[in-house]
Amino acid sequence: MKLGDGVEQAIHSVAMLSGLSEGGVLSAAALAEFHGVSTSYLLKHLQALSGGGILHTVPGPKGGYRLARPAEKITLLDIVLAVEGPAPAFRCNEIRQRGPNPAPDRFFAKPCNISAAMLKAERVYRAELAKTTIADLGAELAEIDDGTIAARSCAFLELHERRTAR
Amino acid sequence: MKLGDGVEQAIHSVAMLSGLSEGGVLSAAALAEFHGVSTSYLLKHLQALSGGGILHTVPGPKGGYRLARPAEKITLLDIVLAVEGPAPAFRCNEIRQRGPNPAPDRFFAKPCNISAAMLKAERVYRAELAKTTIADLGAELAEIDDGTIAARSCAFLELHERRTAR
DNA sequence: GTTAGGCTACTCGGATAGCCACTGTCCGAGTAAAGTGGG
DNA sequence: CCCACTTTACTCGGACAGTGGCTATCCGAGTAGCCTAAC
Repeated sequence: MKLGDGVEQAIHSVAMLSGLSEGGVLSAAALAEFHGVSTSYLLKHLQALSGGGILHTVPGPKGGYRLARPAEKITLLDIVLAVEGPAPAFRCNEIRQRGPNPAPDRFFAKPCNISAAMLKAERVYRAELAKTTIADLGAELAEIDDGTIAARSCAFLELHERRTAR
Repeated sequence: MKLGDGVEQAIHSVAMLSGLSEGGVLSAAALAEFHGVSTSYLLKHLQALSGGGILHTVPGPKGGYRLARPAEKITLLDIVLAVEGPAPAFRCNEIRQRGPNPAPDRFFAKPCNISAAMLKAERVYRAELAKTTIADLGAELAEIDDGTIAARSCAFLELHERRTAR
């Protein structure tokens, strides 16, 4: 049970993108520099987010990424599913019917209890992730911030944010 | 996000072991044959379960494994943690302070909101797994069983179960 | 001066190597049971 | 006949290769802006 490191980068990137003004975009290079990670690798996950409908891509020079919908409508679950894929962590291989003397097929119409219990726990996990939006994280951070972090982010955004025609 | 295949094998093995009588043991070879998996590989996970205090090992000829405590006291979470390890799936690399212009350290005393949210979801996931015991799975299976599965398991157990002195 | 055309440079996108963990396997240490010889 | 020792064979335990996916990277497709030159 392990999540890729890209998930953290993706969440931080989306959180940063939620702070830019309407119509502004941020390049992958800027995001990577701010977070101190590889640009090419971050690009891979930004593409996944774009494919998942979370980010909107602006091509060409002065291009970059921006949120495809308001931060209130983007949950942690959306990001995790876009980056890690929608497949469940637990995969039932039906080993119960792989023995030398399997039971009749009629017992296997329903998935086994073990798989059901594991998948149920995973649904609870995803439901919990779906409760938290990017906007929630921003508001939460603003409460404990005396202005230093906000100032740092704003300075970075003003330095790298780009206004696009469309 | 992916769980190893060994988790499924481990859960099924523990469920099978919960069906044998007091003082009886089952060899890893028998468990592997019943489930149609590699004996050597299943041994790896049975060792993990033994190290986690879930199974009790009986060495020597006519040896094998048995539950270290009643099935009512063994949860799915215990098995998952024993096989996959106790480390959380989400690992915060603190990329927020890896940029070229990190904020003062005093903001990093508390873990970041993102990590907190992800770990909270994981706690919920684990809590859900902890609700289901092996005994629950057995009782649940008995409800939909007309006796065929129970007969098959009993036949296999009587064929391979071993009584030990201790 | 205006405008159309071409060019440049910068961006994202997909295809390509490298590395680590999971998968699968093997041989050795340990032990209970059976066999054997003596008392 | 009983007992203790030796042998045996079977079990688990930890150490050893193979493979798939995550990590990291590179080069190509596409486009907005800029420069140039003609009108």
